[in-house]
Amino acid sequence: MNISQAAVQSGVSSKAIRYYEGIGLIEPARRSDNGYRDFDDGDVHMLRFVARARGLGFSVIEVAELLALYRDRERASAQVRKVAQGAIRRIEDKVAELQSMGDTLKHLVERCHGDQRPDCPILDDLAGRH
Amino acid sequence: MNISQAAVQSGVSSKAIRYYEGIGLIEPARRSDNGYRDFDDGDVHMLRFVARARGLGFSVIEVAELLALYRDRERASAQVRKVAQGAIRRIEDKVAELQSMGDTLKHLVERCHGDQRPDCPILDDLAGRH
DNA sequence: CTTGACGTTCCAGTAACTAGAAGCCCTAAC
DNA sequence: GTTAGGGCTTCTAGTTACTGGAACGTCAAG
Repeated sequence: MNISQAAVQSGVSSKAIRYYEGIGLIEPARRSDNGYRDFDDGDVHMLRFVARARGLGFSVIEVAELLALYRDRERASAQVRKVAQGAIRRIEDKVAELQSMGDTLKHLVERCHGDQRPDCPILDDLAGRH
Repeated sequence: MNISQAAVQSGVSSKAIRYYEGIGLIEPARRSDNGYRDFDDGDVHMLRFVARARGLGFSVIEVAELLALYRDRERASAQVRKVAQGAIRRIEDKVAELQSMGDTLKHLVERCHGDQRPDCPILDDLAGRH
Protein backbone atom coordinates (compact mmCIF):
# COMPACT_ATOMS: atom_id res chain seq x y z
CA MET A 1 0.00 0.00 0.00
CA ASN A 2 1.05 3.62 -0.53
CA ILE A 3 2.13 5.99 2.17
CA SER A 4 -1.19 7.74 2.66
CA GLN A 5 -2.97 4.43 3.23
CA ALA A 6 -0.32 3.46 5.74
CA ALA A 7 -0.72 6.87 7.36
CA VAL A 8 -4.48 6.46 7.77
CA GLN A 9 -4.21 2.90 9.06
CA SER A 10 -1.42 3.64 11.51
CA GLY A 11 -2.38 7.10 12.69
CA VAL A 12 1.05 8.45 11.76
CA SER A 13 1.00 11.22 9.13
CA SER A 14 2.77 10.70 5.80
CA LYS A 15 5.11 13.51 6.70
CA ALA A 16 5.93 11.92 10.01
CA ILE A 17 6.55 8.53 8.40
CA ARG A 18 9.09 10.07 6.02
CA TYR A 19 10.58 11.97 8.93
CA TYR A 20 10.91 8.81 11.04
CA GLU A 21 12.58 7.09 8.11
CA GLY A 22 14.89 10.06 7.60
CA ILE A 23 16.13 10.07 11.18
CA GLY A 24 16.52 6.32 11.18
CA LEU A 25 13.81 5.56 13.72
CA ILE A 26 12.27 3.08 11.30
CA GLU A 27 13.79 1.06 8.49
CA PRO A 28 13.66 2.63 5.02
CA ALA A 29 10.49 1.40 3.35
CA ARG A 30 10.56 -0.90 0.35
CA ARG A 31 9.93 0.86 -2.95
CA SER A 32 7.55 -0.05 -5.75
CA ASP A 33 8.69 0.12 -9.36
CA ASN A 34 7.53 3.69 -9.59
CA GLY A 35 9.69 4.67 -6.63
CA TYR A 36 6.78 4.99 -4.22
CA ARG A 37 7.19 3.65 -0.72
CA ASP A 38 5.35 0.37 -0.28
CA PHE A 39 3.97 -0.71 3.09
CA ASP A 40 2.41 -3.91 4.32
CA ASP A 41 0.40 -4.78 7.41
CA GLY A 42 3.57 -5.48 9.38
CA ASP A 43 4.81 -1.98 8.66
CA VAL A 44 1.50 -0.51 9.71
CA HIS A 45 1.65 -2.52 12.91
CA MET A 46 5.07 -1.15 13.65
CA LEU A 47 3.96 2.40 12.89
CA ARG A 48 1.10 1.95 15.32
CA PHE A 49 3.60 0.83 17.94
CA VAL A 50 5.50 4.05 17.33
CA ALA A 51 2.33 6.16 17.42
CA ARG A 52 1.18 4.64 20.68
CA ALA A 53 4.58 5.01 22.33
CA ARG A 54 4.84 8.66 21.23
CA GLY A 55 1.33 9.22 22.52
CA LEU A 56 2.39 7.86 25.87
CA GLY A 57 5.11 10.47 26.10
CA PHE A 58 8.12 8.44 25.08
CA SER A 59 10.67 10.52 23.19
CA VAL A 60 11.66 9.46 19.70
CA ILE A 61 14.94 8.18 21.11
CA GLU A 62 13.10 6.12 23.69
CA VAL A 63 10.82 4.77 21.00
CA ALA A 64 13.92 3.66 19.11
CA GLU A 65 15.08 1.84 22.26
CA LEU A 66 11.68 0.25 22.72
CA LEU A 67 11.59 -0.87 19.11
CA ALA A 68 15.03 -2.42 19.50
CA LEU A 69 13.91 -4.22 22.64
CA TYR A 70 10.76 -5.31 20.89
CA ARG A 71 12.72 -6.77 18.00
CA ASP A 72 15.21 -8.43 20.31
CA ARG A 73 13.91 -11.84 21.33
CA GLU A 74 16.30 -11.90 24.25
CA ARG A 75 15.33 -8.56 25.66
CA ALA A 76 14.63 -8.47 29.35
CA SER A 77 11.46 -6.85 30.57
CA ALA A 78 13.58 -5.10 33.20
CA GLN A 79 15.08 -2.94 30.49
CA VAL A 80 11.71 -2.00 29.11
CA ARG A 81 10.50 -1.23 32.59
CA LYS A 82 13.46 1.08 33.10
CA VAL A 83 12.69 3.08 29.98
CA ALA A 84 9.05 3.33 31.03
CA GLN A 85 9.95 4.46 34.52
CA GLY A 86 12.19 7.19 33.09
CA ALA A 87 9.26 8.42 31.04
CA ILE A 88 6.99 8.34 34.08
CA ARG A 89 9.35 10.44 36.12
CA ARG A 90 9.74 13.00 33.37
CA ILE A 91 5.97 13.18 33.08
CA GLU A 92 5.48 13.56 36.81
CA ASP A 93 8.07 16.32 37.05
CA LYS A 94 6.40 18.16 34.22
CA VAL A 95 2.98 17.78 35.82
CA ALA A 96 4.24 19.14 39.13
CA GLU A 97 5.81 22.10 37.39
CA LEU A 98 2.71 22.86 35.37
CA GLN A 99 0.46 22.53 38.39
CA SER A 100 2.59 24.96 40.35
CA MET A 101 2.37 27.47 37.52
CA GLY A 102 -1.36 26.89 37.18
CA ASP A 103 -1.99 27.30 40.90
CA THR A 104 -0.21 30.61 40.99
CA LEU A 105 -2.05 31.86 37.94
CA LYS A 106 -5.41 30.76 39.29
CA HIS A 107 -4.73 32.51 42.55
CA LEU A 108 -3.88 35.70 40.67
CA VAL A 109 -6.92 35.48 38.43
CA GLU A 110 -9.15 35.04 41.46
CA ARG A 111 -7.88 38.27 42.91
CA CYS A 112 -8.21 40.12 39.60
CA HIS A 113 -11.55 41.89 39.36
CA GLY A 114 -11.35 41.68 35.58
CA ASP A 115 -13.17 44.87 34.73
CA GLN A 116 -12.25 48.10 32.97
CA ARG A 117 -10.18 49.49 35.81
CA PRO A 118 -6.45 49.65 35.12
CA ASP A 119 -5.66 48.10 38.47
CA CYS A 120 -4.57 44.48 38.14
CA PRO A 121 -3.09 42.07 40.70
CA ILE A 122 -1.68 39.90 37.91
CA LEU A 123 0.46 42.67 36.51
CA ASP A 124 1.34 43.77 40.02
CA ASP A 125 2.66 40.33 40.75
CA LEU A 126 4.63 40.09 37.53
CA ALA A 127 6.11 43.48 38.26
CA GLY A 128 7.20 42.24 41.66
CA ARG A 129 4.88 44.44 43.70
CA HIS A 130 3.56 42.52 46.69
CA MET B 1 25.64 47.79 34.22
CA ASN B 2 26.81 45.20 31.69
CA ILE B 3 24.73 42.32 30.39
CA SER B 4 26.07 39.66 32.75
CA GLN B 5 25.23 41.77 35.78
CA ALA B 6 21.75 42.34 34.40
CA ALA B 7 21.50 38.61 33.75
CA VAL B 8 22.39 37.73 37.34
CA GLN B 9 20.10 40.32 38.84
CA SER B 10 17.13 39.47 36.64
CA GLY B 11 17.51 35.74 36.36
CA VAL B 12 17.47 35.93 32.56
CA SER B 13 20.62 34.61 30.85
CA SER B 14 22.74 36.95 28.72
CA LYS B 15 21.91 34.82 25.71
CA ALA B 16 18.21 35.07 26.42
CA ILE B 17 18.42 38.85 26.88
CA ARG B 18 20.02 39.22 23.46
CA TYR B 19 17.48 36.83 22.04
CA TYR B 20 14.57 38.78 23.53
CA GLU B 21 16.02 41.93 22.07
CA GLY B 22 16.49 40.25 18.71
CA ILE B 23 12.89 39.12 18.42
CA GLY B 24 11.61 42.49 19.60
CA LEU B 25 10.16 41.30 22.90
CA ILE B 26 12.12 44.00 24.72
CA GLU B 27 13.44 47.35 23.54
CA PRO B 28 17.02 47.39 22.22
CA ALA B 29 19.28 48.21 25.13
CA ARG B 30 21.21 51.46 25.32
CA ARG B 31 24.86 51.12 24.39
CA SER B 32 27.94 52.40 26.20
CA ASP B 33 30.74 54.09 24.25
CA ASN B 34 32.43 50.74 23.78
CA GLY B 35 29.33 49.28 22.17
CA TYR B 36 28.38 47.16 25.18
CA ARG B 37 24.75 47.01 26.20
CA ASP B 38 24.06 49.13 29.25
CA PHE B 39 21.29 48.25 31.69
CA ASP B 40 19.80 50.08 34.65
CA ASP B 41 17.55 48.98 37.49
CA GLY B 42 14.45 49.67 35.41
CA ASP B 43 15.68 47.29 32.73
CA VAL B 44 16.42 44.64 35.31
CA HIS B 45 12.96 45.11 36.75
CA MET B 46 11.43 44.59 33.32
CA LEU B 47 13.58 41.53 32.71
CA ARG B 48 12.38 40.09 35.98
CA PHE B 49 8.82 40.69 34.85
CA VAL B 50 9.60 38.70 31.71
CA ALA B 51 11.33 35.94 33.67
CA ARG B 52 8.42 35.57 36.09
CA ALA B 53 5.85 35.56 33.31
CA ARG B 54 7.80 32.93 31.36
CA GLY B 55 8.16 30.92 34.56
CA LEU B 56 4.39 31.00 34.93
CA GLY B 57 4.00 29.43 31.53
CA PHE B 58 3.15 32.46 29.43
CA SER B 59 4.48 32.15 25.89
CA VAL B 60 6.86 34.80 24.63
CA ILE B 61 4.01 36.28 22.59
CA GLU B 62 1.83 36.44 25.67
CA VAL B 63 4.64 38.07 27.59
CA ALA B 64 4.80 40.71 24.85
CA GLU B 65 1.06 41.29 25.31
CA LEU B 66 1.45 41.52 29.06
CA LEU B 67 4.32 43.96 28.74
CA ALA B 68 2.23 46.12 26.43
CA LEU B 69 -0.65 46.04 28.88
CA TYR B 70 1.73 46.82 31.69
CA ARG B 71 3.11 49.84 29.87
CA ASP B 72 -0.35 51.02 28.87
CA ARG B 73 -1.79 53.19 31.63
CA GLU B 74 -5.26 52.68 30.22
CA ARG B 75 -5.12 48.96 30.09
CA ALA B 76 -8.08 47.14 31.57
CA SER B 77 -7.49 44.35 34.02
CA ALA B 78 -10.05 42.35 32.04
CA GLN B 79 -7.59 42.04 29.18
CA VAL B 80 -4.85 40.85 31.47
CA ARG B 81 -7.20 38.37 33.04
CA LYS B 82 -8.07 37.03 29.61
CA VAL B 83 -4.44 36.40 28.76
CA ALA B 84 -3.93 34.70 32.12
CA GLN B 85 -6.99 32.52 31.66
CA GLY B 86 -5.72 31.44 28.27
CA ALA B 87 -2.47 30.38 29.87
CA ILE B 88 -4.34 28.53 32.62
CA ARG B 89 -6.37 26.57 30.14
CA ARG B 90 -3.32 25.60 28.15
CA ILE B 91 -1.64 24.47 31.34
CA GLU B 92 -4.66 22.48 32.48
CA ASP B 93 -4.98 20.76 29.11
CA LYS B 94 -1.34 19.83 29.20
CA VAL B 95 -1.61 18.51 32.76
CA ALA B 96 -4.60 16.35 31.83
CA GLU B 97 -2.77 14.97 28.84
CA LEU B 98 0.37 14.21 30.83
CA GLN B 99 -1.59 12.61 33.63
CA SER B 100 -3.39 10.37 31.22
CA MET B 101 -0.08 9.27 29.73
CA GLY B 102 1.40 8.80 33.18
CA ASP B 103 -1.55 6.76 34.43
CA THR B 104 -1.34 4.39 31.51
CA LEU B 105 2.39 3.98 31.90
CA LYS B 106 2.13 3.37 35.63
CA HIS B 107 -0.50 0.76 35.06
CA LEU B 108 1.75 -0.99 32.55
CA VAL B 109 4.80 -0.80 34.80
CA GLU B 110 2.82 -2.34 37.65
CA ARG B 111 2.00 -5.33 35.52
CA CYS B 112 5.59 -5.66 34.30
CA HIS B 113 7.54 -8.12 36.42
CA GLY B 114 10.75 -6.34 35.47
CA ASP B 115 13.07 -9.30 35.50
CA GLN B 116 15.21 -11.09 32.94
CA ARG B 117 12.35 -12.82 31.21
CA PRO B 118 11.60 -11.59 27.71
CA ASP B 119 7.92 -11.36 28.46
CA CYS B 120 6.78 -7.76 28.93
CA PRO B 121 3.27 -6.31 29.21
CA ILE B 122 4.57 -2.86 28.22
CA LEU B 123 5.81 -4.05 24.86
CA ASP B 124 2.69 -6.14 24.46
CA ASP B 125 0.58 -3.07 24.92
CA LEU B 126 2.61 -0.99 22.51
CA ALA B 127 2.37 -3.76 19.97
CA GLY B 128 -1.39 -3.71 20.33
CA ARG B 129 -1.74 -7.11 21.96
CA HIS B 130 -4.42 -6.96 24.62
C1' DC C 1 52.41 43.83 26.74
C1' DT C 2 50.14 39.98 27.48
C1' DT C 3 46.63 37.30 29.59
C1' DG C 4 42.06 36.22 30.63
C1' DA C 5 37.53 37.50 31.37
C1' DC C 6 34.20 39.92 29.48
C1' DG C 7 31.51 41.87 25.44
C1' DT C 8 29.90 41.72 20.39
C1' DT C 9 27.71 39.31 16.13
C1' DC C 10 26.26 35.49 13.63
C1' DC C 11 25.51 30.59 12.58
C1' DA C 12 24.08 25.95 14.09
C1' DG C 13 21.66 22.93 16.84
C1' DT C 14 17.89 21.37 19.89
C1' DA C 15 12.63 18.19 19.53
C1' DA C 16 9.53 16.57 16.56
C1' DC C 17 7.62 17.44 13.32
C1' DT C 18 4.59 20.58 9.59
C1' DA C 19 4.21 23.51 5.44
C1' DG C 20 5.28 24.35 1.02
C1' DA C 21 7.83 24.28 -3.45
C1' DA C 22 9.23 21.89 -7.65
C1' DG C 23 8.74 18.08 -10.12
C1' DC C 24 7.37 12.91 -11.27
C1' DC C 25 3.57 9.41 -11.66
C1' DC C 26 -0.94 7.56 -12.31
C1' DT C 27 -5.70 7.40 -13.55
C1' DA C 28 -9.79 8.88 -15.68
C1' DA C 29 -12.34 11.80 -18.56
C1' DC C 30 -12.78 14.30 -22.80
C1' DG D 1 -3.89 11.96 -27.06
C1' DT D 2 -3.86 14.96 -23.71
C1' DT D 3 -5.27 17.23 -19.91
C1' DA D 4 -6.73 17.71 -15.11
C1' DG D 5 -6.53 16.06 -10.52
C1' DG D 6 -4.59 13.80 -7.18
C1' DG D 7 -0.73 11.45 -4.90
C1' DC D 8 4.04 10.57 -4.70
C1' DT D 9 8.98 12.13 -4.45
C1' DT D 10 12.80 15.21 -2.53
C1' DC D 11 14.27 19.34 -0.58
C1' DT D 12 14.26 23.52 2.24
C1' DA D 13 12.39 26.35 5.72
C1' DG D 14 9.60 27.33 9.67
C1' DT D 15 7.96 26.30 14.32
C1' DT D 16 9.39 27.48 20.11
C1' DA D 17 12.55 29.43 23.02
C1' DC D 18 16.35 29.44 23.55
C1' DT D 19 21.74 27.43 24.13
C1' DG D 20 26.46 26.58 22.40
C1' DG D 21 30.20 27.92 19.94
C1' DA D 22 33.18 30.46 16.61
C1' DA D 23 35.58 34.63 15.53
C1' DC D 24 36.67 38.86 16.99
C1' DG D 25 36.73 43.46 19.92
C1' DT D 26 37.45 45.45 24.73
C1' DC D 27 39.01 46.06 29.26
C1' DA D 28 41.50 45.61 33.74
C1' DA D 29 45.31 43.56 36.08
C1' DG D 30 50.01 42.15 36.50
